[in-house]
Amino acid sequence: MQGSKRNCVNLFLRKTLGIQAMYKKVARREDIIQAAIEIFSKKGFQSASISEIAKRAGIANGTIYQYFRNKEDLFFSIPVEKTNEFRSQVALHLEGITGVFNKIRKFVWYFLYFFKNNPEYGRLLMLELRVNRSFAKTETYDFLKQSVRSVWDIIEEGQKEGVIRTDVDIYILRHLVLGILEHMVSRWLLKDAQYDILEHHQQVSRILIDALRGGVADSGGPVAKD
Amino acid sequence: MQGSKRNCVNLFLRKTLGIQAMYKKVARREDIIQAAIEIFSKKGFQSASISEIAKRAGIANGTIYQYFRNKEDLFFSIPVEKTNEFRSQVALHLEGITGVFNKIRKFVWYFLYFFKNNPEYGRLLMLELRVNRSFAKTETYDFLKQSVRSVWDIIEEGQKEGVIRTDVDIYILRHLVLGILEHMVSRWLLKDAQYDILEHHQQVSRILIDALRGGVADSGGPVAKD
DNA sequence: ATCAATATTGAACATAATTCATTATTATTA
DNA sequence: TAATAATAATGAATTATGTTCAATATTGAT
Repeated sequence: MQGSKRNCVNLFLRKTLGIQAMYKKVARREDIIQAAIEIFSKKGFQSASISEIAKRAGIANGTIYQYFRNKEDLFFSIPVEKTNEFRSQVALHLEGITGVFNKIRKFVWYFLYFFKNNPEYGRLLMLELRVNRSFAKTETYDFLKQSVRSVWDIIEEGQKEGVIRTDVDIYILRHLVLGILEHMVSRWLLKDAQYDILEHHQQVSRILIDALRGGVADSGGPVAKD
Repeated sequence: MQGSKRNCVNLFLRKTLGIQAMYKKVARREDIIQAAIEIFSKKGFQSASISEIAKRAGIANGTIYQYFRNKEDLFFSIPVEKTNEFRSQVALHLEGITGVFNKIRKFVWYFLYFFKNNPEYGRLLMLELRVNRSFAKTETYDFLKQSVRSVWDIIEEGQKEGVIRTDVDIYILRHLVLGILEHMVSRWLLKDAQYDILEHHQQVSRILIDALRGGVADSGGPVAKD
């Protein structure tokens, strides 16, 4: 999906621009996004100024509008790259793990680990983009939602195996998992990331697993104890 | 705390203004806040303009700056009244309920009920204020945090009775409860409040109670089954 | 090397928050 | 009640910043 889209863009660029200009254009776009991440995460959307971003990127104000429709479009373009990283890393970390509860444990750990290591991006995503009504209507938002698709898949797998309860709507179970994780990360970022967000990851997994199991009797499937 | 502060303000006003002017000043302040709620919740902080708020309140732009330091100060002043309402209503609804799990059920229900009935305010609180770094440093934010103090109290009570697990940090348990509730409300608001947020309140309570109980054996305390 | 196509620039423009000198209103005093 | 003082409200002027666009610079094709 994303790959084919990029190919289209590349084809278009190759036809109209030379190959060097194409690379330059892509690189400049990335320069702008990098500058935007730095300024936006330090000051927030509202207080960050286009002038400052342009200065950081080493270009004139007007040039930004060659690459992005407006300040908001630039802001909304930030998560694409990081979402790809998160998504592929989750897949990698889940690779080879058997047992849905072990997968839950790993997902919980990686989610917290990722934001521990990307607090600036976390601020943009968790405190601004994730709750922005316009952003929720963009393609990037759909793409972002796909990045936590694995939670859904794991729960479904567990329900099929009979180790995760089916008396509760799967949407509610997903709200439970993402709710506690996003809440923890948001509060942590609002407290200026002063403490170790990863410290209690095992406790988080434990209560989530108890909630997901529910009244269902242990099926003796591939489940590891803490 | 809040009461004594208001008294100070009143005393100050009574000394410097006549009693009529005092009431007028308070009323006008409330007019502005009411106009601000309407405009901010429709357009969001960024897109709402002071002119529009002033117009709605039937006053000149400059007058707003007699009552509030700036646009942000006005925005941050909104939650005070509603927080009082939420807090007192929670207390009322919990009145007379015995058994910590019954209290959890009632809290979950009232939380969802409150935002179902206050979606405009919900947008301001959940999608803007709650994740605003400057707001997190205000007194109003501390006041707001106190409004969910009951969750902490209920969990503590349950732990003392031995019906809520003690192998998990109480902070994590609170993240669990507020996490799923705030997540549900936020997603619902981003979806333009199209479905009934209250529909699954029993399922939410059920998984939360399973998570809070954990491995702890039923103590036979005042606990009702679903 | 020349010309066409494209990219960059930054001053000018538009919008909106904030200020402040002026005007209107309200309270006090004789 | 009239005169005066104190306070509140006003809205035009100021300031700040996102956005546009005509002019300039750069790049690619012949």
